[in-house]
Amino acid sequence: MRVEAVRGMPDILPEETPLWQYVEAEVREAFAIYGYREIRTPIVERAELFSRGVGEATDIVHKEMYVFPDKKGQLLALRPEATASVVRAYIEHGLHARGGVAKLYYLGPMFRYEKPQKGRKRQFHQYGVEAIGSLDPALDAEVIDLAWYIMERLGLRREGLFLRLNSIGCPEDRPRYREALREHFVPHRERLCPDCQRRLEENPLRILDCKVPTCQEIARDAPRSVDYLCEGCRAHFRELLGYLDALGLAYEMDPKLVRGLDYYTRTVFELASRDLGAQDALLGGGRYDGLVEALGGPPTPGVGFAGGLERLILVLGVREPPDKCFRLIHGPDVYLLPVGEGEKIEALRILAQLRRAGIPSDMDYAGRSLRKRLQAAARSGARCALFLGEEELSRGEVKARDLASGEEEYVPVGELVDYLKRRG
RNA sequence: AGGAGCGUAGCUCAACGGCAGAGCACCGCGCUGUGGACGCGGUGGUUGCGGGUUCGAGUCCCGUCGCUCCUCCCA
Repeated sequence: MRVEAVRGMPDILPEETPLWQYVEAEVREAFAIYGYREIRTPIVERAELFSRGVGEATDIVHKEMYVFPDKKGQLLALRPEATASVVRAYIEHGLHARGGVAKLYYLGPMFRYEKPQKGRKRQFHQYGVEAIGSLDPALDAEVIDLAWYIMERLGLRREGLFLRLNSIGCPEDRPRYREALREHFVPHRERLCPDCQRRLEENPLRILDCKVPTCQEIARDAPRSVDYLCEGCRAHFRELLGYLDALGLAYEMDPKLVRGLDYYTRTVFELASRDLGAQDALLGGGRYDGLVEALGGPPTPGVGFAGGLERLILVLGVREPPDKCFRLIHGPDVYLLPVGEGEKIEALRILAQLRRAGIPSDMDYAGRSLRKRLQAAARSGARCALFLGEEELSRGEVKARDLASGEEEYVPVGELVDYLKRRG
């Protein structure tokens, strides 16, 4: 039996890669304009980075992480997300010692062991930013503004999107809020789903984003985290809202938004599409003021977001790919047609010469008939076909055919580059 | 993880339990060296895989793998 791709790890074929390259280029440019620089961290990390960073109790680490021992028995993991890796690198290379805020971005594959479905694969791709080293709510605003800017660049209408926003406070607020939630849910314990009965002990915050109707109903009038913020967190959130207003960025307060990762503090948000169904989140993020310290670095606040490329492309896919896409598809401009075997050497020589002059050119290697090759040349979108026949080559010429008009003329081999560039 | 549907040629899909087919694509010829049209011809299949029922299975049954969708979770 033939070997096939691993479940949930799809190939991205040449027909699709231009769209990917386009989206990636737009995202990179947006990041650069906002002053973020790329960091590339390994796809494999020690498993403990994620259990400590993301949280042992989270779904991502608990049941979705690819974990395996290497030959020395060290437990490694394919990264399920990148924030923990970026923070690890930040600490490991002393980026905090360089002063200011480290503004970093990344783009690459992540892995989660889940049942694959539309817009969610086991290997998927995320783009994201991390701004590490400042508690300023203006930085939260910048990160959210950047998220919106990316969508604008890609031509997504603002009306089709909305920002879900919440503040879940700091570790000092958490126990009080957690207790309040527990008090709210305990009387209803019997009616909660089994998952939520467990969450009630482990992390009652997670009950809030449970989708089971009964749980939702019970959660509807649950205490809101914003009512349990300390003065510092309250001020931070208030300032952020002021900045968002100033930037003209709309948001919807969502007291049930708690996010699935343990490291979040204060600001949490999701940018979601109104055109998508159940999986409507295009990107999500927030503040993680305790993460750097939890991973062994100096106490350092941070804020960031991550988005899924597949899902972005899905939302984009309903329209025609933009022109910028086609710039990345490099069909040949010039197609060489050696008439017989004897002209092959000269064809190869000319090809190499044209290519070194920066003229995209190609010829057929499939051994097809001349008619078929000319057909393929026309279909490839090339502007010009070059016939290399015994007769004209003996005069040091080739016959150039304009594939649009059908006009033909003889061109000395030595003048080919100039001729083609002039017509270019 | 649970539920539903679907796996036949590269692609889209036919075939009552009875000879595995069509369109598109691909290749060749018409045209020994010139176009996407047209005509003629051709290549292409372990019917996802493994069992079972049957004189006979693409079709029915069981298992398995994969895909799609839903639930859950999220990106």
